[in-house]
Amino acid sequence: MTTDTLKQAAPENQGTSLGEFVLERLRGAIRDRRYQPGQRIREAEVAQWLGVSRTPVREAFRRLQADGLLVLTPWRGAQVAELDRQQVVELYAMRRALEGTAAGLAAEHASAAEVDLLFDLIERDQAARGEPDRLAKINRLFHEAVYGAAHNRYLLEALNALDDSLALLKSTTYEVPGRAEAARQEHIVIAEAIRRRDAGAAEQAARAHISTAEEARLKLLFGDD
Amino acid sequence: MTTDTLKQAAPENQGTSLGEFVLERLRGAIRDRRYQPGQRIREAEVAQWLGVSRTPVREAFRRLQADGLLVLTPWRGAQVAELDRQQVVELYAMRRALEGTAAGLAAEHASAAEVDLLFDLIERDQAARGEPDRLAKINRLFHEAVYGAAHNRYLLEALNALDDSLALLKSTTYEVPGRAEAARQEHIVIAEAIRRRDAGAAEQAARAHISTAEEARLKLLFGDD
DNA sequence: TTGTTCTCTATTGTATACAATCCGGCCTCA
DNA sequence: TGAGGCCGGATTGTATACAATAGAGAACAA
Repeated sequence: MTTDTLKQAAPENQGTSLGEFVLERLRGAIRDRRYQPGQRIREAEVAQWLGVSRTPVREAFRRLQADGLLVLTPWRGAQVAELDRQQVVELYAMRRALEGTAAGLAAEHASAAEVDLLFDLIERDQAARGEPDRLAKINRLFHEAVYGAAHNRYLLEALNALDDSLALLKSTTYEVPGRAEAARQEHIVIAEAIRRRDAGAAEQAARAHISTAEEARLKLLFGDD
Repeated sequence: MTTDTLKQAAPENQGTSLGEFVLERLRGAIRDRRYQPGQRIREAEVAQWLGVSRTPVREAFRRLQADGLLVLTPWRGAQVAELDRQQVVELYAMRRALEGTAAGLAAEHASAAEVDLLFDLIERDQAARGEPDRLAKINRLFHEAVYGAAHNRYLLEALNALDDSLALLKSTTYEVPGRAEAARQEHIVIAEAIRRRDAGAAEQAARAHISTAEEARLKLLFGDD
C-alpha cells in the first residue's frame, strides 16, 4: 500500500524515503509561493495532500525548520517563515560574504568546462532579454555554476539554503527597470575575473554584485534608500 | 508517565519538547566524544538511554544530520560523521570566510561592552597559560564573543554549526607547542582592529588566524605540510 | 455591552504497532 | 573447500493510537 500511494503521488520517486519525498515537495511549494510566508501549515493537511501519514511530514518539517524556511512553535505547529527588514539585511550580508568566497574559490579551482558554462549562461541571459521569468531562472543557474566551481561542499550547501530563504521574498529584483541589464554586466565582470584566475577581483566583483542586488531588493520591498 | 520519565532523566528540563531535549543531549555527547566519529548509533539504544520513545530520537537525528554531525543512510541508520582530509580543508575554507566576515561586521557593529568582553577574555586566556582544557574553553568563548558582536543571526548560526563539526576532529590544536601563545597574539590583533573600528583589518586578521589554526590542525591530523 | 472564565475542539507531541529492508550465518552443491 | 543462495534476526521506515495543550467561542456576571 505504501508503495502504491507513493507511486500515485510521485511516480518518479526512486529509492529514498517518504520523508525525503515530502521534504522536496514542500520545499518546492514554498519556493513557488504555493505556501506563502506567514501561512500556517497543518501536518494532517500535508499528509493528506501527499497521501502519507503524519510521520514523514513531521520529519520534513524539522528539516525545513533547520533551513530557516519554517518556524515551528511548540503545540502551535508550523508556519512559513516571514522576513522582516532586519532579517533581509542580515541575509544579504551573509550572502555577500558567501558569494564573494565562492567566486574567489572558483577563480582558484574552476575547470575549463566550468568557466565555459559561465559564459554560456551569460549568452543565454542575453538571449532572454525582456522575459523576467527566464531571466530569473538563468540568473539562478549562473550563480549555481559559480557555487559548483568553488568545489566546497559546505559552501555549496550554505548558499543553496540561503537562496531558498531569499525565495521567501515576494517577487524578483528583475522587475526593477534596468536591473536585468546591470546584473548581466556584473556577471560578466565576475566570470572574466574567474577566467583569468584573479581570486581577489572575483571576490570583489561578486560582493559588489550582491550589494547592488540588495539595493534593488530593499527598494522593491520597502521603497526607501 | 511521560513527565515522570522526563523529570528522571532531565530534572532541569523546562518547557520545550522531548525532541529538543534529545537533540541537546546527543549534541553534547558527540561534542564530548562519548560517541566517536564513525560510530553507529541505534535509535532504540538512545531511546532507552534517555527514557523516551524512538519518535523524538528520530527527530533529533534528522536535525543532527542537517547540521552535518550525523550521516543517515536509509535502512541502515545513523553514524557519527567522519571527516577526511578534503572535508577538513573545505571546512576551514568556509570558516576562514565566515570568521573573517564576523570580525569585519563586529568592527562595524560591536557595542562598547562587547569590545570590553573581548579584552577580558584575552586576559583570562593569559591567566590560564599551560592549562589546555581551560584555554580551549576560553578560546571558544572569544570566538563566540566575536560572533555575537557581528549581530547577524544567520552568520551566528552557521558559525556555531561549523564549530560543532570541527569538534568531530580528535584533540585540540592547543596541543601543538607554542600554538596557545600564537593564538593569543592573533586574538589581540583581531580585538584591537575591532576596537578601532577597522573592518578591513579585522577581517584580514581573523582570516589569518584561521589559516594558522588550519595549518596546526592539518599538521596534527595528518602530519604533513 | 464588555470582560472573564470555562469548556470543547482542533492540532500537535509521544508512544507503539506493524511493514520493509538489510546483514550475517548457515546450508547446499559443485 | 569454497562459492552462492536462502533464511532469520535485528533495525529502520511508516502508520496509527493516545495524551497533552492551545485557542476559539459560549455562557454568564457586572
